Amino acid sequence: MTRTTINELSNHVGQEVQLDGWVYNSRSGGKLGFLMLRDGTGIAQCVLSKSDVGDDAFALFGRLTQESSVTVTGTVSADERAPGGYEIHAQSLSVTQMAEEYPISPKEHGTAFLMDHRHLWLRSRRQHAIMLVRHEIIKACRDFFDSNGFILMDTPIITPNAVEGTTTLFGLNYFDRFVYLTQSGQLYSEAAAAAFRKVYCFGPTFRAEKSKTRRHLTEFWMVEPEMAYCDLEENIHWAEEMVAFMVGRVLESRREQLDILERDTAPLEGLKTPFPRLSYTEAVDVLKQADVDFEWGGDFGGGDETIISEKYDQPLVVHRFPAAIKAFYMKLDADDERLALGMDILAPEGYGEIIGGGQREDDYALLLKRLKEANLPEDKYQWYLDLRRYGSVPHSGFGMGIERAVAWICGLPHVRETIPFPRMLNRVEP
RNA sequence: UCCGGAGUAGCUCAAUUGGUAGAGCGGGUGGCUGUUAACCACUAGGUUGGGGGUUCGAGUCCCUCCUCCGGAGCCA
Repeated sequence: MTRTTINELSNHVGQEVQLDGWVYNSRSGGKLGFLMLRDGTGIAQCVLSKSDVGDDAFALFGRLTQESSVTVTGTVSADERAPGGYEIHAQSLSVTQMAEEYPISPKEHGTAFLMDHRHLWLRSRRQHAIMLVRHEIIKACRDFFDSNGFILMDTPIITPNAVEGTTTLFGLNYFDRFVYLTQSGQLYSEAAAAAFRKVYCFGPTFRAEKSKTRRHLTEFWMVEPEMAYCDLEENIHWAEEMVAFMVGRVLESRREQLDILERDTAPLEGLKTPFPRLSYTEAVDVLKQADVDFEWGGDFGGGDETIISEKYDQPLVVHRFPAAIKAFYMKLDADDERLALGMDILAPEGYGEIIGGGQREDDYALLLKRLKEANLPEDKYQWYLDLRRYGSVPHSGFGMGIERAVAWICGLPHVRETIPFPRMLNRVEP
């Protein structure tokens, strides 16, 4: 008797095996029953014949409730009638725990109800597929940086610094000192880059914005590389290659999950680097040609981004924004001082901004001037200014929002399903 | 914060002009040896989001509060 899991069934045809898992669904005939068993690696059909398992086990099968935990033993066979192609002809059935009435029935539910039961919803086939794609995306990012000479340097979650003064931060009482939950690891990554040359951080970030849209969470995950001796061009190159690598990996390893999600993979398969590029000024012209009332100098809204990126079937790099609408640390364009050397990457198919980044200001005096203009407390940024006092070099980096990337690659309308336990304006539970 | 929409059975939704609150799923009982979100029969299940008002009569009309959803702003 081999104890195995559902994803391994094809290697055990003709053998007697033991499966442990949960009741996904069951159907019964008078003397024949079908138990859909979920074990975390997949779902398999177990066929129970009264004459094989005996009266007691068959009666037990009849009493099984959805999501009860059970152990089934039986012989594996290939059968076209079975979802997944393999099934178990059961010899025995035992129950670890008989579940109470399960709130999530096999029929449709609303998202509010499902979110209230997120801890259980994660067991469903669709959520399972999304989480596996998320896992693959995160793993691909790490593999990409690890294999390109980047060092993982974790950055603090509790911080006295606002990375961007304009955004709202979650405050925290830290032994009677007022501190924040981080909104980006970037400033610390800049210090790390001066120590290790190429680094990345991967962690949760927090934004106390009262955003109520399909693209916003108050707690989300970002991967943020930072490179010393790196200008805007090279920064864009790294971002493009990372996105291409990530998408390629998901297509290679998680096709089954994309199928479950009914994701049309053609747009993903067509991805090619380098991605098309548009300067901010060119993007404004695109908007004007589309009869959008937009003045040079303003920031793009979600609708503007959609209009701009709709013209391309590739991720779109938009670069060189007006410095006035960008963060204090962005380096100014030597060719046009109104511009900052920032870049965003907009995902195709209307998914909008997934990456934001740029070249950092490396001149001490200019950085200090910009810091003051942004009304940020100078004393809290002394350590950051030190980086420009001691061997300052051109350096750049970017951040990618994991949930937005997952939503795009899975083809989901909302980021709330892309993270196990979403935190939003009106949701901190479960 | 602003604009729009929605709250009816455990869940998803119906309910005509203001006139006896219903169905499917899920639960319970029984039936069925190849089911595919199985099917068939029977059955239990309701303070129609809260409060107030109009009316012979309110799920339906009016006022008010609450909650949620979608969008805007801001951003990854």
